[in-house]
Amino acid sequence: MDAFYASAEQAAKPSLRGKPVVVGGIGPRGVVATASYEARVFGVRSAMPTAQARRLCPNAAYLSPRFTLYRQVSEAVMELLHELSPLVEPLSLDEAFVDLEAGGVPAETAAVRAVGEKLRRDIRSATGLTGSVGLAGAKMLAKIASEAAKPNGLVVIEPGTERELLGPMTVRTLPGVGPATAETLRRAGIHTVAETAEAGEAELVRLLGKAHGAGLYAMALGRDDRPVVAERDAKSISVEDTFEVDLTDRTRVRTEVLRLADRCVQRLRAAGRSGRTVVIKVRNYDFSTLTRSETLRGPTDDPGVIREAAVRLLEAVDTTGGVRLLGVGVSGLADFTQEDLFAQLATEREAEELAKAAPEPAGGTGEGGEPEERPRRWHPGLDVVHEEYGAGWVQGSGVGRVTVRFETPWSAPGRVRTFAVGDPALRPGEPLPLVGGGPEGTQSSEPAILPKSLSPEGSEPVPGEEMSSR
DNA sequence: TCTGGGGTCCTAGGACCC
DNA sequence: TCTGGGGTCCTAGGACCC
Repeated sequence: MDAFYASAEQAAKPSLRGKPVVVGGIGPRGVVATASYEARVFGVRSAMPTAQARRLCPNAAYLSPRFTLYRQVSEAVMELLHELSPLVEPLSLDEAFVDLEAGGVPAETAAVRAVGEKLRRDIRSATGLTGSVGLAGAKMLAKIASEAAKPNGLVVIEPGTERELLGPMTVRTLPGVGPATAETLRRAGIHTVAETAEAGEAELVRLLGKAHGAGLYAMALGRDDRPVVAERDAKSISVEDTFEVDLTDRTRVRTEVLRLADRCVQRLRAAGRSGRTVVIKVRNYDFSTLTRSETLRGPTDDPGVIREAAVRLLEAVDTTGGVRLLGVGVSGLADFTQEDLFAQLATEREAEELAKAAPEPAGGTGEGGEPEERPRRWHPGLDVVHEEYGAGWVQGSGVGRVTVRFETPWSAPGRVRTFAVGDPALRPGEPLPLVGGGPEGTQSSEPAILPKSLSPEGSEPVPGEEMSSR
């Protein structure tokens, strides 16, 4: 979406249309979240202190964000994306990757462009806002294309033209290259994407470390085979506050940490999760920032436990001089609490006792029967079997849904489908033999639609959260 | 009136275990 | 007779993204 928050406010407030609008922190220490294109003319940018924006553009409308509105619009847009493909990976309220191949769109420029243009029209009529579309054979390239398409446009990167297109661009174009990486590269005489590729992988790894160096080298060559992964569960939940005036009173600091802990727990419970590691964050008067964390014996969503841990961590932090920001977070998220596990163990013990007391008559299926075999989590990579679609594996899961790719060691690369986590047609499966074909009847995976032109390096995308970082 | 809030991923050292 | 070689977990910090 183009200048999303600002555009949403302009759509909601006719008097602001065509005028500079700045959405962000309105207080003395606020920063700009989004500036409308009219405000950008004056040099106002995202992440700029609002005070500076006011100097550059005193006549703009300065508004606090209204996330309920943005979420509503976002949901409408995401719904349109899901009509295109089961594989939709939201990056934020206003941006998402869509795997059109998984949606059965033919991998031809004309067809893909038509889908993109129709999407833009649908977004316009559903929300009144404009969006931009980037189309390419890889996530990185699609993102660069959509950036180039803004505002209100569409750009296709034809397979084969990637290196020529990227070569002259600044390294900052590549996702993952921020100020620090760009400075490191600049000192090594590397400014453009072409120069990055010429530097070679070994040199980039030496400069930037293993993961970042190797990843950047691949990107510079236009190589990016990361799959689109939908339905990812959050890995941490945190809340933080910057105070208008630095806090110096130790008691006040303590009560603020308690309030933040409670807010964090509210979010945790709303998400139906619990966490095992509690972390506090302290930003001092001089902007120096530290974190302290503590891992509990088991996951919890108990406000008392998390409050106590947060305060315990605070005790060990020197706050003389003043505190600018405080934060409380929880990571190591689980779907169950320690208490749940105890309760579960207890009921399992009871069931065992019952079974011992009244053994099942031989051959009888019994009242309770066998409980349907359900995995506790649909872990990425897990083998599964679907009543209708046959054998496959979990490509990702979360938010009550699970995405499965239906293929076997001896089938062609397969298609992806999404189910509710409780779908009774889906069961855990056994690992299949890698050679020798399968028993009759398990080859129900659909043939793939994988045209050479859009297939990343001829290799099948690999699953899972672990694999998506390069 | 200089620098938000909510995330993700990576690195590195030490503890601990086999 | 200085010092193994993995692995995982925990903690802290940093870069980056929207």
